[in-house]
Amino acid sequence: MKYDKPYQPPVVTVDVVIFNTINNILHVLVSKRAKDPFKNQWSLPGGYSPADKMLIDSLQEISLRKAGIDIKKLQYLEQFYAFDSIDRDPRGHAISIAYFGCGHNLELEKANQESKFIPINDLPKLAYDHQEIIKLALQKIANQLDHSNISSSLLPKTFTLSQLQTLYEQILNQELDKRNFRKKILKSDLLEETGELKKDGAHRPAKTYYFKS
Amino acid sequence: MKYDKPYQPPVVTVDVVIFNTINNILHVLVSKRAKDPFKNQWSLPGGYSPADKMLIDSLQEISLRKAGIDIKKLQYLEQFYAFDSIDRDPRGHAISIAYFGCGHNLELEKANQESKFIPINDLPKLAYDHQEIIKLALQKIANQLDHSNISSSLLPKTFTLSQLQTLYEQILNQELDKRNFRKKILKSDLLEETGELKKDGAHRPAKTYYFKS
DNA sequence: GCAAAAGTGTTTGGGATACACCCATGC
DNA sequence: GCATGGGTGTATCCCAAACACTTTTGC
Repeated sequence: MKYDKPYQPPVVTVDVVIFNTINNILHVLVSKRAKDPFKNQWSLPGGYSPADKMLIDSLQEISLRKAGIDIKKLQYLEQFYAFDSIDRDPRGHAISIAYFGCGHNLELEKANQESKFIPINDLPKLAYDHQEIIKLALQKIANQLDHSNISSSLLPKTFTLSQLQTLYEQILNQELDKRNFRKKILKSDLLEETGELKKDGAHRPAKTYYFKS
Repeated sequence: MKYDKPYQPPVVTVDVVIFNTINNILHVLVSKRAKDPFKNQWSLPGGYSPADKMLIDSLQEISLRKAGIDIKKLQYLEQFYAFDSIDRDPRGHAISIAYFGCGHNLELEKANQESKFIPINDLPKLAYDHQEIIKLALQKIANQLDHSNISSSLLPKTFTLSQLQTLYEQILNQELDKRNFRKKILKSDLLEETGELKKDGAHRPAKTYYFKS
């Protein structure tokens, strides 16, 4: 090292994109910022990660405190990128390690108007570069859809093929052919029939399935 | 924030996996550590990233100073993961933001015995979790091979199809069928013939190609 | 002529796509 | 009976995989 002065580490923050399905609609958790910069604007839950903590533990504490969400209860959580643009925080350079998590029918610990789930197709302008972060998170999920069972984290334990297809369509942002979709999914051999039917209104009941393994 | 004391940021390091093809063999740049921990062991180039610098600028300075490599001259560079295990550095918790870069016939600015390129199939035990970092970097490249022209960064401007195939085989760590490989590559329409032939010993000369666009 | 790498086609199977109608239910 | 979403089959195309011999050169 050639530093004359003691090493001065950079500001490190963690941010998280929480995806949550409610009534088969994919939502993202956002929090209203209490302070400047971007006071009163919506943003992803996040905050500073201090020296004595692992990133994931900082994220746990921050997301619970600021947004009322317990990330330990998520069925899926993954770190996916470190955002580092010099101008992403108007206060000065800050590194943000971004995570995304997935769940179904998640609820906030203490309901408040400062945090809520918003449908991904109905998001307002967000603070910082958080719009970009969500976009990248969605891309990462889309890339994993066919090679993992990440979709199970966004569904109830048992579900119909239509529910699964609706989820795929939202993540991939395109409509899928029902017959082709069902053929592909059933051939992949990841699902098992429960034998139960789900009645859901004035139409034929649907078979329900669960993820094997 | 609920911190009573001023915010104390964590130690942040940057590490880089430099891939370099020499005589069609894929190499990785390693540096011998000058100090404990892991003194005299081989490791990836890397070091502390201070508050006043962007990660990429720290990396530039460190890799030039410690390993004699100028990452600005790389044809490709990508940040791919933040390693955060609590026990990855025996001195205490440190976050490492990992990058990988690609080049062809790269040379070190000042030749020294403390840094060198080693074939990926001939790597010694490395310090820290650097073996894992290289493994993940290779996976990331493999995932991009068919959806980007990242392979162009690991080849000379003009090259033969056999050179390209050898590169694929090393990255994917599997042998490929020559006819099927050539069909796939040529159909993808990314390459253009130069019209020149490359003579390379006691055998038939090979057509050479370059990447379009 | 012989060693060494370049170059070349066909067959087959499986997955992706396109496409339209009947079924079970609640009201 | 009608509106609503659940459920099903076939034909086509393209891509992936398997597979062996001829060509050109240096020595």
